[in-house]
Order: sequence, then C-alpha cells, then structure tokens
Amino acid sequence: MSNVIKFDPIEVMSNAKNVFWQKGFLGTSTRELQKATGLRPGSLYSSFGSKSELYKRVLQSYVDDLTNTLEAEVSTAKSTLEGIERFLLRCLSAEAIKQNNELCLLVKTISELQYQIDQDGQNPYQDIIDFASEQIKAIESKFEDYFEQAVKKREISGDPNALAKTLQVQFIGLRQYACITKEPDFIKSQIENLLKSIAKINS
Amino acid sequence: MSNVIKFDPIEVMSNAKNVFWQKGFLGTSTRELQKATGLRPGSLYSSFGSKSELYKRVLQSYVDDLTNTLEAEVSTAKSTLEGIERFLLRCLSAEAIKQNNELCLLVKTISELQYQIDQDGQNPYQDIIDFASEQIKAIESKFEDYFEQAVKKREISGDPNALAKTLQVQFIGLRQYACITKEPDFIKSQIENLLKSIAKINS
DNA sequence: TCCTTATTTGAGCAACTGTTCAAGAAAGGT
DNA sequence: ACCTTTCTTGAACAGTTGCTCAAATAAGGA
Repeated sequence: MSNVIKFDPIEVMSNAKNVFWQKGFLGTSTRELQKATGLRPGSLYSSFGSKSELYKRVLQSYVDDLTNTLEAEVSTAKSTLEGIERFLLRCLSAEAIKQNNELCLLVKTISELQYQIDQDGQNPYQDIIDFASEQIKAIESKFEDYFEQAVKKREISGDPNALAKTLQVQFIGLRQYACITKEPDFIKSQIENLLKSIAKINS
Repeated sequence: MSNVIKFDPIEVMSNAKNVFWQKGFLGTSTRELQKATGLRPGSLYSSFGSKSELYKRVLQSYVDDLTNTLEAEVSTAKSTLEGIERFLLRCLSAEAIKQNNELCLLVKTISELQYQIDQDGQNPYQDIIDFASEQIKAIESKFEDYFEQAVKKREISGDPNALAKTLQVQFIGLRQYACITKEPDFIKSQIENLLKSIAKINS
C-alpha cells in the first residue's frame, strides 16, 4: 500500500486474459475478474476504466503475443514455410489444447459480440469488434507478405493473397475443431498436410 | 385465451432460435426471449421449463433443419459430391450471411459454454455441451457415409474418414471466416475449390 | 517529522437476471 | 348454465450484474 502501484500489471493482464479466454466477455463477471486478478473493484476500475476497456487491453496483449510468436518462428526457421508451420503447431500444441486456449481470441470475440444490440439498435461493443476485425485482417496480411517472400525465394508458386486466405480459413477451422474434438495428433497431421498442399515444390 | 395453446409453437421456436443464434445463450436475456416470442414469462416457463431447456429445444430444431437440408440436397443431386457442394453453398449462401446465420450454432454453443464453471467447479451447461458435441460428431459421420458411397460409386478415391474430417474443418473454418469478412463471392469460390480438391477424378 | 499525493479498500447503488406463482381468463364437457 | 381444466398474465422474488465513491492507507518529498 502506497502512492505507487502495488500489483504486477503483466500478471494482472495475463490472469484477466485467461479468464476472458475461457469464459468469454459476457460470461466473465467483474467479481471473477476481481478474484482472478486479486484487485478490488476500485483498483480495477481506476486502472482500467471499465470491463470493456480491460477487454480491449487483453485483446491488444493477445495480438502482441501472437504477432511476436509468428515473427519469431519465421525468422528462426530454415524457410518461410517452415516458420509458418511451426507457428501453427505452436498455437495448436497439445499444451495449448489442454489449457483450453486453442480458439483464436479475436475470432471468439467477434462471434460472441458481433450481433449484440441494445434497445437503441446499437451494438455497445462496436469498438471491440472493429479492433478485432482489423487485427484479423492484419494477421492475414502478414501471412500474405510471408507467402510473397516464399514465392520470390521460389519456395512455392501461387497467388499469395489466395494462399493467405486459404491458410486463414484452415487455421480458424482447425482451432475450432481442436476445441471440439481435443485430438492433438489429428490436428498435428492436418497442419502437416496443409503445408504440404501449399508447398507444391517445383519438381 | 383458453385451455388450449394460443401461440404457434413452430413460430415461437423459430423466433427463439434467431435471437439465440445472434446473441448467444448468455447474451440473450429471458426478457428478450419474451419479446421475440411474444410469450409472457409464465407461458414460456410452463411450456419450456427453463432458459436452458428452451435452448436445447432450439439446438434440436437446428440440427433437424441441418440434417434435412443435407439429406435433401444429396438425394436430389446428380452425384453425392454435388449434393454436398450444394449443401455447403446453401449454408453459406449470401442470404444466410446477410441474415447473420452463417455460424454453425453447435460450434458457437460449444465455444461459448465449454469452459463455463460455477463455484463448485462444475459446468452448469454440461448437458448442452454434450448434446452439441454428439450432434457435430453425427454430422461428421454422415459426411463419412456419403464419402463412402462416393468411393463405391467411383466418384472419388481416398479414406472417407479422413475426407470427412477435412471437410468438417474447412466447413467450420469457412463459416467462421464468412462471419468475419462477409465476402459471399470468396466463400463461394472456396467451396468450389474445396470440392474440386476432394474430387480427384480418375483421369 | 509531517504533509502531499497517489493507490487501495469495500460497502453499497441501481439496473438487470432467471424464475415463480397466485389470480384471471376462456374453451369444452356435463 | 355451470364447472372443470388448462393456459395466460404480470407483479414480484432473491440473486447477480457493472460500477462508484468516500474513507483509509502509506510511500516520498519538504
């Protein structure tokens, strides 16, 4: 207790993210957030403003993590394609599936909040939806950049934009499927097949 | 007002389904259900028991519709594969996307409720989750049966089980992607590509 | 040492949640 | 015509929700 912050903001964000990830925005009450973060309502609200603001911060942190992971994998892999494969495998690892973090938080956010409307016919979460949509597009565009690189390096041939969209559809589908079936081995083999089908190496 | 039901149960179910589909189970309050169905709380509760019970009835009705659509398309199409293609196109039609009904309600249910827990560490919606999981497996197994038929009729070659899983992943992925991007033309072309890749016709 | 300045505390708010139930209403059998 | 039987009505419930704010607390500068 002091005139300086008592809690660790990184840990607080991480705990908040885990609760939101598992229970969704609507399914998580502020009391649960209080319990998970160890903060009393006053501290939570003076630090983060509102449940929605906290959620946006959580989304931002999720995106930062995801982007860093992708860039780290691609930059350390032998080829661009192998980097993407390792990124997918990491997002859909047996560990991630066991920890119930298999679903993309951006996708989950959109499907939960997209069609909410209040009595004025307005969606009270429109800013959250807009942010999530933007970020999903940003990730797709990163995939496109990598495929463009891979084409230039003659790792693959094909339209980078179409490949990025296909990858996005399959990535989202796999994460949802993993959430339903919990079969890490099948998921792993599907990822391998997916990347084999993209890498039509010039024979 | 009488000793006989006043409302049309089919229309009530359809209205309830639409609200739940758009706002989710948690995001739909019983007042909204009352407004959407035109029933007062007493009638709703004497007819359906509880919000959860009503939701289960809605899920059942959703599954019936989906199954009927699939069977109708396959039985009237020239080939099994064309039937499946027409089924996908129908679920992901421009109309469905505009009406915000693009997401699979079973998938949406699972991702919303799967990790909810009350203070006893129990998931209060476990029966709903179990039902939804079963039904998703049932649909996958229907796909498998159709692929088996198609193999026998020499429309395609390959492992029906693996094909069914792949179709399921892509179907789920496309529906999620449609929900995010709202690009009916891209979705249509992706479905065509998907079925072309399945139908490696013996040349 | 004391005072400024910031954070933390937790009781409490108004609104909303899922649900109940006694009272009212009306069709069908007698 | 009346009475049984069923469905409908809507006020009201206890619990939960997101959030507020005056009071308490304590580090750091003077």
